[in-house]
Amino acid sequence: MPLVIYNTLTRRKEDFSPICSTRVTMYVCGPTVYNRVHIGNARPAVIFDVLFRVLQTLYPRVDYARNITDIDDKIIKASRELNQDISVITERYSRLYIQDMDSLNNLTPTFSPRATDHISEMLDIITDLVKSGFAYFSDGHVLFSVAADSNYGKLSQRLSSELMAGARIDVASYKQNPGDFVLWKPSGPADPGWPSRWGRGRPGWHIECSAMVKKHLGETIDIHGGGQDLLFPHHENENAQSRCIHNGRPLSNFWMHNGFVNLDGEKMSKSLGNFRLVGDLLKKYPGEVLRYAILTAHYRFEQNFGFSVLDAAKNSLNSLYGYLRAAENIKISHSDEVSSCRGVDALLDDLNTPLALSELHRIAKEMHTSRGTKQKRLKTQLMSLSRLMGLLQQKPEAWFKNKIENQVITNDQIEDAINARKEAKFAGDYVTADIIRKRLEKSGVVLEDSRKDTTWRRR
RNA sequence: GGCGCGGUGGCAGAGUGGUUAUGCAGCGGACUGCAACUCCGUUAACGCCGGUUCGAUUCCGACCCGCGCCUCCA
Repeated sequence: MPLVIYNTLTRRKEDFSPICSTRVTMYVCGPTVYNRVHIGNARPAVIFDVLFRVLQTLYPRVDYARNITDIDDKIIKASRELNQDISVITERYSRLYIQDMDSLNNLTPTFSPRATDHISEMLDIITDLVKSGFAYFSDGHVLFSVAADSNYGKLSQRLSSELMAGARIDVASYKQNPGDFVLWKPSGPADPGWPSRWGRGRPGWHIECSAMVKKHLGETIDIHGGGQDLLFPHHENENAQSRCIHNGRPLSNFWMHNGFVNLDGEKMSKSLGNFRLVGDLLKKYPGEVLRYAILTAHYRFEQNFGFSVLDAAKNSLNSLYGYLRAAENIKISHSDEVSSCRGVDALLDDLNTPLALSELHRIAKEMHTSRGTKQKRLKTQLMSLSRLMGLLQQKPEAWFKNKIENQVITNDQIEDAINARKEAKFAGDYVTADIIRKRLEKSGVVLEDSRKDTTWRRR
């Protein structure tokens, strides 16, 4: 079964085929680093990580770039408010972002380019655009001229003539057309800035991606991804800039957009203030739970994200790891080969992760009730499918016993309590034994008695 | 005003023109000193109204409701 991807450009599912059969290029818009990221920022990172993993099984080389925007007016604002140098802020939050993404089991992208490392590349593009008449200089700004680009609006299906209707566009006096957007803007003496032929200034929002895509991946790439909210204006503008300096060749053949994460039925966003930070959630839940929860919904649609979703995700993982724990001594040979099965096919069908997850459960359950070669085969299948999704990759023992930040009781304390209970049980003192178990349960520890001994897990 | 998405059982969430996933939660039973784990069984849904059809949750049309983009935003 071929990989099928829903392409925003054509509003259809299409068979995926890369420009070069041996190398796939993918670029995903990362965060602006001025504070901690919320779970909505984590969604594209997880989704495209799954795609990255899937592509790696299909093609010999996959170049995946996920950028970090480290120059932006919001960062400048944060720098003023905190009275800290801008680089201190961007360094801190880049590091935390990468840390958060790592704890969600995301693989490290091939490239993690930063905007400020690409100023000269941006200026080159701007120079090109001005030279070829797609951009103009006005009152210290360099602006892209929407009217000069006949294909403008195609990606987001918006006619530039209709942009006026909402009357929500910043109609600045230096713009020839309200839809024109800034490529380069002047910086005050206190603002960060770089010298240019248009004076000391800094880049507009969209130009960085055009520059980084071109430098690391090429003129036209295979897949460009990001959140739904980036479709317009960000991706439309990126695409316009790149197309215009490349004789009409597109920035990307496939455009993918993930839906939002909602909280109480409303879009989670920093401007609304209704967000859950990944870092905060990680104090209560293992990263794998966040990842599982993200994968329970299809990426194109919006997803509700409350604690009940996380609790359910955790219980589901408990069940899967429980099966794996029971099958721990079944040896399987690790192989990168991924054979076709319903779960893999689900992923190949525009990343139907909810369906793939249901397969995980089906396989795990069947594995549990099988024996011999069948069981071995099913475990192999389970492990390779889950690896494609970045799940179930730790030892069951670690899953059940590793402490997360908010848990206080130590493994030693648990073991001691279990020993005490064992003595009580041996003496027939079930009252004491039950008190100990209840006390442990209050600390989030569940005991499981078997014939031989007592094992435990954190709830 | 323009463009777009969605409404499925208690919750989450796939999918399909007829046999109605899956997970979590619930319920009944087995196992257990009691539990937990596991096993067996089980309840329960397709916003509303028309149309097409032998048959629609699935296709078509209208309607209602919710959400998003058009300004920074994953």
